[in-house]
Amino acid sequence: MFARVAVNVPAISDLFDYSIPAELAGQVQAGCLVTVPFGNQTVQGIIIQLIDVAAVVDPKSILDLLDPDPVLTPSLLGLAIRLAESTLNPLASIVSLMLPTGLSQQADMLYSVNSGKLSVAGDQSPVTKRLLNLLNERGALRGRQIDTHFAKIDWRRTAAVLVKKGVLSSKHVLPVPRVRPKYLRVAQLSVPPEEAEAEMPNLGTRQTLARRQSALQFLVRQPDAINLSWVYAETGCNLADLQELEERGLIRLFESEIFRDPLERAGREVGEETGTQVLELTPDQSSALEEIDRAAKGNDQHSTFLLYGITGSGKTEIYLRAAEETIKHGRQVIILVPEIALTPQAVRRFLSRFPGQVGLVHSKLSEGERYDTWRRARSGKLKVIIGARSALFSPLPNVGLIVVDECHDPSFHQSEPPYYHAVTAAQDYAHLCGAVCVLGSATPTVEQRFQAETGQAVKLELPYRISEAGLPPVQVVDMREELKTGNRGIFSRVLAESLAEVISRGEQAILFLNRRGTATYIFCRDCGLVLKCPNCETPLTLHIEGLTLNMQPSMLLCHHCNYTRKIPQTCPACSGKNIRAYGLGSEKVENDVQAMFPNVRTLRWDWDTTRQKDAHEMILTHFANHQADVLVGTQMLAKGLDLPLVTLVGIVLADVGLNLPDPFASERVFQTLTQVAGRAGRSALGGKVILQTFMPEHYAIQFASNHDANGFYERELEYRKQLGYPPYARLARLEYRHADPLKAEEESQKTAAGLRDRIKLEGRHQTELIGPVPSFFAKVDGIYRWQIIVRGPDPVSLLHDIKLRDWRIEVDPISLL
DNA sequence: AGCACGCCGACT
DNA sequence: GTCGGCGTGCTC
Repeated sequence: MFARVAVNVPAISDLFDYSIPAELAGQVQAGCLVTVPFGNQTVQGIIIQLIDVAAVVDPKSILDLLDPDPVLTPSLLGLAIRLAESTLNPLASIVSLMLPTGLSQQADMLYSVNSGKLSVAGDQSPVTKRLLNLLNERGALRGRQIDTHFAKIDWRRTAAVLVKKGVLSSKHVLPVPRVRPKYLRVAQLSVPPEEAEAEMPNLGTRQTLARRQSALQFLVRQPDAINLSWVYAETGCNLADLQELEERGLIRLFESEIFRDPLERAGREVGEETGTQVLELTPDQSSALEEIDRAAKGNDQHSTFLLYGITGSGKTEIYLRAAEETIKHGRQVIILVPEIALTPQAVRRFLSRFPGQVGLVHSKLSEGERYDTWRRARSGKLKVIIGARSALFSPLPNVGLIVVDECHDPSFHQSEPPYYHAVTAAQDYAHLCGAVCVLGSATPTVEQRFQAETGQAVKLELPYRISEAGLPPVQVVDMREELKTGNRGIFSRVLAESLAEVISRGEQAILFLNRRGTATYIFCRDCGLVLKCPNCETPLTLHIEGLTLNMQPSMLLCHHCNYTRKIPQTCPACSGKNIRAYGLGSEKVENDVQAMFPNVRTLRWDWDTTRQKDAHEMILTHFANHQADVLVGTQMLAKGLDLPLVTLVGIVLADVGLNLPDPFASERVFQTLTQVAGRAGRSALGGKVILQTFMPEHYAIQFASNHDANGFYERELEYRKQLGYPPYARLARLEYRHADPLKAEEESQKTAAGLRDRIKLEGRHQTELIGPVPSFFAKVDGIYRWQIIVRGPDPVSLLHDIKLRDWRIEVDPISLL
């Protein structure tokens, strides 16, 4: 027997065969975490499968088994393999996503100073000096530890030189997992109570007798194993007394595993109100739930449902009932939510409906808590896991239901390697597990809707809000008209007046500004014209720095075809002279509100003000308690907040994010505007939305202001069809990063040429390249970025066996920026 | 990722 | 003539 192993070295996608030593025979199986020799290193690996014949003649042997139980269930292993193929990521990098941090470890190098050789280095470079100082102060350090002291400095090269000179020595090491089960010493009665009572008089001398008696009596009363420190506190005995009782065979002392559970307290708190609210289902809810339950019984070939319903239409109750049903059948449930929605308030209903059976996975857990939640999931003790995208990979033994709430949310896509999309992964996983997948949203993506329209998913609709009047009216304000009448401020007259009214009535307002893409596109403030590329209709973007060979500083660039031009003096459409780059941030909005209404209490909620921990909670609580009148914020405002006092939502500039060189830009804007507009009028007070724009005729703004998701979908789908974007074609985005702009451009051209040859050679007539062009974020931290988009029916099959060293490959990107 | 091998430019 | 740059290939 041999084992085929995926080694935990992220860049490696091949599998390697190892023999199984006699002492591990019978213990190792697929999904086990082991250590293996690899080159001169020792690395961790996951056994992918057991095989009879190895691919090489004399394979090396597995060194160690790190956990007696498999760390991946068979279903997760299957999912990992599938995802590695479909996302073009190395298998080991996908497996790493599935293991709790601290358990998986990568090989590292341990550096130490050879004290005798210090004098050798006469003229030392600054990096050498720092490195030697650090190692002298702290002793031997691992490469990753040294990394934290050298931000962005390439010390490894220096270190290698010093090793060669003999000043340093280096040694491969594999750190042991940082997380371990936590144990507590406990005591428990090991004989029948009568027998213990009978022994009471004979427990010791006068000094010890009383203590031992009371300890034993205490344990007679306690049927369960009990923490030693609890026994000490209750009875005044000590360890020696308990050991004596153990020696006499009356009690048992042992280690008991405890689980670090962040929910213990929260769970008890909300547990008080368990099951009190049994809500009556509306007819729509009932029929949706019926369909889901029917599929769960396995009589239905469909496993994905798109639960389409606006905020407040009762999606959560359906999740709860479906979960109940799933648990009843002995299976477990995964609920994925956007990271930002993982507040105690938001998950309260789950905690109270399934007390003691819910595991919460979020970014603020400690490693130990995360590890214990993971192990409780593995053991089947937890029935429901709620978390952000990575919670999908919890090792539940028998998943029966996967819910993705707000499935349109971009946070389900991991935007750094290994790139993957948790929604499509959830569908794959559900399929592998024979589970039901429910995707819920009021604004599903075009592709998710398309799935439902074409029969790959079943659409379930919840068309009405349960408790209130309909959606708030949206008033569109044309900012070009404001400008014509001499108002150069960022607030239209209508918005300013409405703000004043709301404040005077003692109600609250939200001002929203989508910050993405500020100060990059160029437009005419007189007529709203956005400067576009004459070749491909992509909006041009302004770059202070020249980015390509034939480009000077402060020119406009097309990120689709590399067309460049200078900024025109006058507008080509209306000859106006007010051609400007965009530049407007949430700080500016807040300042202007304060200038206009000096006594108004404002609160800003954006990336800058939420960097401290718990900032989200604090800002929201503050605002919900009416300690502020106006909340100014970005994207985050779009999430499902319930703020009854808010009667006015002002969208300061709806166009932001619309004119970007990205086929998904309109969709993102439509979703965000729709979500933000839904924040107003969530109570009997009613409310309205004022939407300011320079391009009121744009379809995304038109449909959002009419709450017309169907209309938007039809229009957007038509646009995608005409231009050949998903769902009518698939994309892969290749990105190359280099500190040298010339090198970046050359490598991109070379790779693109190679790909074009290949496309021609394989006769892929429907496959084409877009680019190479500088990425939208063309220079970040001094590193230049170039990209190539592959568009065609099946870009994965084109790319899967091409070696693209140093390229990042993103299959099915959700943005081309 | 690390390491070895191998091929061209600037130095003692 | 070597030292050393990094491009390419391999690790069971």
